[in-house]
This record gives sequence, C-alpha cells and structure tokens, in this order.
Amino acid sequence: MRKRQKQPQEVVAPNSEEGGPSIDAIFQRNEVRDTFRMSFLANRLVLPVYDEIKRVHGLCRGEYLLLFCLSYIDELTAQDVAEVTGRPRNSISRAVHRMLDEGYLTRSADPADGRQVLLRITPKGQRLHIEIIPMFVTQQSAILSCLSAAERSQLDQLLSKLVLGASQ
Amino acid sequence: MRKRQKQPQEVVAPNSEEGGPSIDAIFQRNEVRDTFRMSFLANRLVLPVYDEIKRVHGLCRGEYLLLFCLSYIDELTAQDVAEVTGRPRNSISRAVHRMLDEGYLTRSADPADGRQVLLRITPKGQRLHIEIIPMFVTQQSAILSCLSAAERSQLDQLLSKLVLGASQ
DNA sequence: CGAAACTTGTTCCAAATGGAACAATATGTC
DNA sequence: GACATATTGTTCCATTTGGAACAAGTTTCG
Repeated sequence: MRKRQKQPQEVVAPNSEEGGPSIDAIFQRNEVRDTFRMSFLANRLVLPVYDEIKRVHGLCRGEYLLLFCLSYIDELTAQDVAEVTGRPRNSISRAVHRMLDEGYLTRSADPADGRQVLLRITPKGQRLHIEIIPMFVTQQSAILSCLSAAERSQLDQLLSKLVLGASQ
Repeated sequence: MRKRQKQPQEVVAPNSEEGGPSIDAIFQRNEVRDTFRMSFLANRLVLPVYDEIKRVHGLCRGEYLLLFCLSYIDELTAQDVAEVTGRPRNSISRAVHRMLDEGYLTRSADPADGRQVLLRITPKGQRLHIEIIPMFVTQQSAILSCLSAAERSQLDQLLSKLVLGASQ
C-alpha cells in the first residue's frame, strides 16, 4: 500500500519502500542526475529552515536573505542585494520596507548618488540573525553527517570550484 | 562605480569586480557555506531553464516537474508526485488539470482504490519532455565544465551518498 | 456491521513572487 | 548647457504558491 510519510523536499527523493513506484528511477536513470540531486539537496538544506523562520519569526525567504546579506557585509544598496541574491528589485524593495518597519534595518541616503539608499543591519537585526543561523547549521550538519571528514573536504573544494566557475 | 550585470541566481554570488562590496565575504566567511553554495548552484542549474521553459512552452515549474516525473515512471498518482516532488498536493492538482487540458497527460480511475487517479504521460507529453531535457543537459554541462573528469566522478559519488542519506 | 480515523484529490483564500511601467537621479555626448 | 540614455527604487498587476478546510472513498477495530 502507498503509505509513505510526506517529506518536505524538491524534485525527487529516492524511495526504497516497497509498494510505491520505484522512484529511484528518476534519480538514477536520467540525463541530468547532478542537476536534480543538487536541487533536491539544496531544498532539503534550506526549505525546512525557511519554514521554521516563517513560523517562529514571521519572515519570508526574501526578507531573511536580506538580513543574511547585511549580516556579512556592512553596507549594501537594494540593488546590491538584488544582484547578490538574484531576486528582482521589487521583491527586495518590499523586503526592505518590511524589515525597516520591524527595526531590523536602517536606511540612509547615499550622499554620492541621490538614487541610491544605503542599508545597514541594526543590533536587533544582528540578534535575529544570530538566533536564526544555528538552525541552518543544524540542518547542514544533519545532511552532511553521512560524509567522512575527507569527503566533506572534497565536497568543500568541489563546491568552491563550481561556484567560482558558475559566477563568471 | 556599481556597474555589475544582473545575474539570475539565488542567495549569493562571489563578486570579484572592483567597486562593489566584497561579496565573497558572504560565501567564504559564513557558518553555512555549504548550504548556501549548494543553493546557489542549484539555482544556477535550474532557474534559467525554468524561465526558458515558461517562455517557450508556457509551463511553470510545477507543471514541468510533473511531466519530468511521469517521463521516468510509467504510472503515478497525484499523491505520489506530491511526495516525490515535495510540493503540496493542491499544487499538483492544479498542474494535473492544466497538463490534462494541454493533452500532455491522461488520467484513469484506479480500480483498486476509488480515491486515487492514475496519471500517465501521453506521446505528446513525451515529445515535450524530449524537447526540454537538452536545455537541462546544456546548462549542467556548462556549470560542470570547470571540473575534471575525476572531479566530476567525485561529485557524482558525493551527491549519491548525500541524497541517499538525506532521504531517509 | 458500524463508528472513528485516515487518505486522496479538490476548492478556497491569503501570501509570495516576478514582469512592466514609472519618477527621480546620473551619466554620456554633442 | 541640453538632450538622449542608463540606473535606482517604487508601485501596479497578474501569476504562482501553499495552508486549511472539505467531500468522497478506504481502513481499522470494537
């Protein structure tokens, strides 16, 4: 009988339980295995945490990504964040206003360019970031726990190389 | 001056151009590097192709994922697809109706269980899949082109292991 | 059998998302 | 300087998305 638990994830999951269709076929026997396994893993890493962030703190993904960026770089414009996160500018704009209202951000006109507005994280925003980041750490550790230290370092190097190559 | 091209991507991109904030900081110096690099890569692999699919064929991501699943497994219920793709059932339901209207799918009552409906891909759906898949292949090749054959095989093994571990 | 509990697919609704057009400012070129 | 062009942030609107409730069918277990 079909009797599997729902798993929050994207694309495809291997499924070894009897009774269901042999879903491994999707993962094993397709032309773009790497693409869909990567997508699957990314979503496993990230989606449960975004759900939790929304549940606990009421922030949607775009809003948290804004906070995340500003946690590592002192000062950014909305345009910077749009480029960095790859989201359209209007989404950033919305997120900025929401985060301003909540007091997680400050905004100041750029004296050098009247079009731009400089964004900075507030102490309140930093506290929120510090509260949230452990969720990602936990999730990442769980997913990576099946790798040995050597394998993890391999993965680290491969990801570096790929990200560098992909962002030219 | 800030003069970078917009790149379609998620989360964060390293940015080596002078003038902008040193965005590498986000990628290099954070506690969940692997998570965000993986997310970045997944989106680089997948988003431009989904955009193209929508532009050319008018299918949204959920609709294409449905087609994708049925291309590799003969017969699935909506519930199966929901589990496999990790999307909520109502999204699948919508996608199924849309794809039925377009003639990419067929539906037949399951004689063994009156609640379920069995989905199958049509020849028209298969033709569409065959037309789309090369886009993913091209994109994946481009992203992986910076790895040697040995590194690609390393990556393959690591992804297998991770996916297996992540889907228990 | 029959009542409670569960599963499947659907509809309804509210939120998130992204494209397009827009006003304000900057830049480039003559 | 003046005009065309580009950039930034915003608003508007249509689409996508996901949670919650629901009806119909199935299973469990007394």
